[in-house]
Formats: sequence, C-alpha cells, structure tokens
Amino acid sequence: MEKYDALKIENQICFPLYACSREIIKQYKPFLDELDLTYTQYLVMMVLWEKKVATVKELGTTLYLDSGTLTPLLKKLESKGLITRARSKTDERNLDVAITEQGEELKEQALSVPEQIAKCSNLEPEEAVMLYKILYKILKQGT
Amino acid sequence: MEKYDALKIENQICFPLYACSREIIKQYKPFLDELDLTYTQYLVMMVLWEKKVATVKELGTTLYLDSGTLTPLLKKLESKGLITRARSKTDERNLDVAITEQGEELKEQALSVPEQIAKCSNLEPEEAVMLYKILYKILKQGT
DNA sequence: CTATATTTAATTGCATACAATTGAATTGGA
DNA sequence: TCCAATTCAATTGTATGCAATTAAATATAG
Repeated sequence: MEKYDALKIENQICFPLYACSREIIKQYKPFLDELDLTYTQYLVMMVLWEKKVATVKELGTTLYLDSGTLTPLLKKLESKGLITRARSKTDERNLDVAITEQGEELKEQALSVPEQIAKCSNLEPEEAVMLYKILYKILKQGT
Repeated sequence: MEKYDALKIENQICFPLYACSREIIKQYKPFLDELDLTYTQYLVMMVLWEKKVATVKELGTTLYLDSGTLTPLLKKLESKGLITRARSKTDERNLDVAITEQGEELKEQALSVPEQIAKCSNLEPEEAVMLYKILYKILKQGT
C-alpha cells in the first residue's frame, strides 16, 4: 500500500458509481427517444404516473433535485402538454404539478422502457437485489 | 404485481444509482472546494497524478467522458496552471495533457480528500467490496 | 396583531454531459 | 502513390445539476 494509493481511480467507490449511472442512462436513451423524453423528464413522469399530482418540493425530495433543475424541466413538460403547473390554492408558495390526459396516455407507451432495459442487464438477480439495498442504504444516510 | 409496477421509481435500479452518484459527489464538494476543483476536474487530476501524461482520448476512455466535456474542462485546468495541453509530435491528431509542477504539488493536499470521505461512509467493508464488484461488472459490459 | 423568521419556487451563473458535426491528420487499400 | 475511410479534438446546441440569491407567501414569536 503506497502513500498515494487512495488517490487512484480504481480505489474509489464514487467513480464507478458516477460512471455506471451515466452508462445506464445512456442505455435508456434510444428507448426514451421514442417517447421524446430525457431521463430526468422520465423520472418526473414516473412520479406523476403514480401520484397524479405533486408539488415541486415533493418532486425534489423524491428525486433529489432542486427547483433550479426542476423549474425549467417542468416548463418543458408543460409545453409538451404532458403536465400542468398551477399555484396551490391552499398555499400559494407551492406549485402543484399535475399530469394531463396526454401525460396519462404516454404511460402505456412507457411500459416498454423497463421491459427493454431489463434485457440489457447482465446482473444476476441476487446482485441486483444487493446493489439496490446498498444504494438505498447510502441514500438513507442523507435523510 | 400490478401492470404498471415496473414504472415505479422504487422498482428501478437506475434511479438509486443516479441519485447516489450525485449525493456522494455532493459529499466531496466541501473538501474539493479547498482544492478549488470540481469533482470532474478532480477525476482528471487523479488520472494525471498517476500517469503524468495522457491524451484526451485516453482520459475519455478512462473516465467515460468525451471531448465535448473534456475540452473545456481541460482548458480550465490549464488556465489554473495545473496541466499543459500540446499536440503530440508523433501524431498531431492527439492532444497530450501533462501535469505541471503546480499540479504535482496539489497531490499532497489532495491526500486529505479520500481520507475525509472515508469517514462519511456508513457502509460495512463487505458492502463496499460488493458494491465495487457489481458496479465494475456493469461497466465492463459496455466494453 | 405585527414584525420577524421560515418556506417555497424562480432566477442567475457556472460547470458539466453528450449527440452531432466539423476539420485536420493519419491510415490503409487499390 | 493516391484517395477514401478512419481517428481524434474541437465546436455547437440542448439539457441538466446545483449553489446562491431573490421574492412572495405563510407561520410564529412576542
């Protein structure tokens, strides 16, 4: 163990995490292109397909993103007709983001995305479960 | 198992990967701020602390980044005096990126980064090893 | 009840990421 | 040898990420 070993890329855990994340997002691209969605837009749509409505704050908490990222992205989804944006009537600080009929329709088409992505993985099921557990353990630590 | 379950955030492996990557990079920020480096700049410097010289192509292969990301980033590191950029004499298509004396000096200071980051982790050593193995298995698949 | 503190989304500025294109240099085949 | 194909870095355009600030709305302490 040499003095500078800790500074080598191959001895870091963050780098493969960072690289893997981007490589897998690249795998999504051809499938998401068919929906005319970016990966981040797809994440927002996934939350709304499940919850129908969420504030910017809630989207940010769920996706670990802030308003600086979400505001322009949501305006884009709005311009595509997939969502609506409106101030909450009970608390005007909140912006309610709601899925539209058109947004709902995209859900059917989106079903093919996880289907096709699943085929790309070479992980054993136990590895996927292990990976999932470890990643959420790390994420929970920030709570 | 409902029809749309595969479209839920919590059933995806890519999302926690993406979120984890960004959360851990945020943990690096206060330490990297002291070196006046961003995380990506730090990655490039790590390669050069080890290899002294590398072409843009080699940096890109190692870090999974392309010239569109690296070119402006390398110009910034050059303007800080940490690296030099010069066309290779044997093949002018290649750009040789080399560490400077000042870049070498930063290595000492950088030693504290992995030290302090290690303290932030709540993973068991076996979990870290498992995570590392799985991530590199995914990365190798793209080779 | 009111001044202050807090919460929330938007904005600004900077730094990536990356697809697609360009242009220069080199390679390899006819 | 010569030219078509390939390789490589740079450029362009779009889309994030995120820290820091701003401004409006709401909550809270006194």
